[in-house]
Amino acid sequence: MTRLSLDIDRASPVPLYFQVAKQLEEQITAGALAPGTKLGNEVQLAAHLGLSRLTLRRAIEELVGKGLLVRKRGVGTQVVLGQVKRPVELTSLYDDLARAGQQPATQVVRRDLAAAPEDAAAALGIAPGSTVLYLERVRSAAGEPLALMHNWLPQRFGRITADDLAARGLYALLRSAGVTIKVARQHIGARKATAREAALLGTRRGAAVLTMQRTAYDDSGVAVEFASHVYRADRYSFESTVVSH
Amino acid sequence: MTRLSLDIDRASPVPLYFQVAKQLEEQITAGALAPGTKLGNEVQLAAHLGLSRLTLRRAIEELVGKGLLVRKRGVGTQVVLGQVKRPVELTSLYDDLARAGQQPATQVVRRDLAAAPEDAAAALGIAPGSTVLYLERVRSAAGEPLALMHNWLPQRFGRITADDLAARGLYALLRSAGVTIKVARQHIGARKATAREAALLGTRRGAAVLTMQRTAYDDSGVAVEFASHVYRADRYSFESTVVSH
DNA sequence: GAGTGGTCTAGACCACCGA
DNA sequence: CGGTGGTCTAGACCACTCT
Repeated sequence: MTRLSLDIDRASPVPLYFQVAKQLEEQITAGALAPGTKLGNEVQLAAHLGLSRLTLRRAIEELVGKGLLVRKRGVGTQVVLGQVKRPVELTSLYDDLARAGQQPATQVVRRDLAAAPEDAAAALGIAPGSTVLYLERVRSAAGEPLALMHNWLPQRFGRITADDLAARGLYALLRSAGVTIKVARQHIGARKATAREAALLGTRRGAAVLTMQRTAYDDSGVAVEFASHVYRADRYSFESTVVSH
Repeated sequence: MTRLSLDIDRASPVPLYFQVAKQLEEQITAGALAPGTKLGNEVQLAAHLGLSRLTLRRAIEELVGKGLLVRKRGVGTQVVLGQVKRPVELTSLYDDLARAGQQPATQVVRRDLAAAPEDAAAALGIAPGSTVLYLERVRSAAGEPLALMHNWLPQRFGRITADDLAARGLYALLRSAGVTIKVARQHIGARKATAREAALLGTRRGAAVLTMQRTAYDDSGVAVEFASHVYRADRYSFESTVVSH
């Protein structure tokens, strides 16, 4: 068991549980809290930090949800054993690449106002054939094509231009437009690349590709985007942390 | 906004927040609470149900986490628009198939005590070459092969037999052995099937397959299993719901 | 300004675990 | 048995959104 030393600023607008969770996470990923380390019990720990037990618990829950801590009733809380990796969250490919220093680049192949195909219309909850913004983009990292991305968005986003998309990720543009994406449903599969996909992705026809379809909803529960993407399997894979309830 | 009618049993050992969450979820998936329906505000709703606001909030949070409800400060809580699907949780392929009425069957190809290869040893946090239980199984559904599964487990699980595995899923066996899996890290990719994989899966060499590697940890944070699976992409895909924090 | 969710507290009792 | 996390309460103040 270790003495935790955390820096809590009650004057900050950042919630206390978030301050605690962030610093704990940093200490775990930095190795200051080694795997297997037992945290003290919640009551004493909360008193030590000058927080209510519930606030401390909320911070711990955050990290349990990320798979960094493990709790067992009657026993205690400890740092999970095994190497720690960042779990994937709801982020855009652009952000992921930028964070990894991979210099993402986007080539806009198409940007049309077009009639929505059936699957996109169903996902967006609009009538098939309605006018939507259709995007086809190739995302490259470190100079090599990585993904071929197709997106359908409601017509109200029709002001997004090809230039916008070349400079920033779609999700960043949506955020600037005041859209907060809260929930997304994803479907991940695999198949072989078509000739056109292979040409755009710089690979061979018939190469294995990962496919992802995603419907994203904003904070009022309205579908904001339907996406159907194709990734080069030799250069990309999905990572996730799953926690049982 | 609707009048909620829930059945809360304070004598039950089931936590109140769980009772509320479960019944709310049922009403949403059953359509009794239509997409877009606004729930009343938390203070009144809690009073109406005879619960503290925090307990009600905890129930709501459960469903927000599953992507069934959406909250916005200053506005309210409502059922997410768009068709509702069950989000995927940490379940085994066997359970998923059984629930879908797909009659899962398992053929145990190999069951050995063998030396751990490097990647499995690293995932399990043991020395390479240590003795581990190695499993190779083919999972079929509705009479057709679906997945080729490789698992490596610490030697203490060496008492698991091929017969056990033919009758029940691996996770069910581990549960019976008192092991609770709490966290898993997964990696999903794609490639082409090798000749051997194609033969076992009843498909053609070079067919696209989905691959998943998973390391699972129990409630004390110890790695319990390392898995490397191959799925026929024409018969299987991964589905998930992602929620932003 | 009125109404909403977001955070926080101090205390309480319980269920489970290990010695 | 003592120690731990799991649940629950009644109240409070704040930040945000809409009109």
